Amino acid sequence: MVLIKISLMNSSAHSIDFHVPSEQVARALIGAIVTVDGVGGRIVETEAYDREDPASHSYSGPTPRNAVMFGPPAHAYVYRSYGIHWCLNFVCREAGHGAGVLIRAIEPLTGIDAMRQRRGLEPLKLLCSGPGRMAQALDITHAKNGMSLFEAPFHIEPPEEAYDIMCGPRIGITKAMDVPWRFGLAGSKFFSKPFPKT
DNA sequence: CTTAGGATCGCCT
DNA sequence: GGCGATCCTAAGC
Repeated sequence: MVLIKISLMNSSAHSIDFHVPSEQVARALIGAIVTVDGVGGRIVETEAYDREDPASHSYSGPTPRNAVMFGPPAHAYVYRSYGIHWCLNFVCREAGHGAGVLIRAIEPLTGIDAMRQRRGLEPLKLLCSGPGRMAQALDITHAKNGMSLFEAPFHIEPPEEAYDIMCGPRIGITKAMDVPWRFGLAGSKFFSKPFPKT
């Protein structure tokens, strides 16, 4: 009986559905609160990547680096960027597909002291405004690659209101520039880069 | 304000 | 050998 109740309540009010295309998940995550060991904030910028997407790490099939992308959804795919930084993705769709959402920026809300300890003293605007900065502030490294987003140290709260969402071309890629799969919380001051005007 | 270069790892050609 | 889903610093306007 209890199980029936839970599955009825489950749909979207209490958790985000990762078993859908990455573009939908990227939109659904805008305004959600993500924390890692209690440190985190409101997601204000995401990008979607898919298997049939020349800009995606999964485009050419599984490798040791992108293996987690081909695993079950709602897990963390962490990769090293430019040999230096770490970047955090959420795996989408079904196991074996190879889709994900890159978390590009959050608005810091909790654990700001810990963030500053990891990143140094700098304006609040810059602490988590970019995938590499956010990963450093939240202590995301390869050690968290493959972890479930529904278990500690991760915690995700779905948005509690309907935010206006902007979209535009993804950042830092040279392929599939025409696909507008970058999403942002309209009016946020915490973007890694501004969105092009209409 | 904009631009240029360096750091440095995994995977592709 | 080359090129990124990046960021920081320094120099130029």
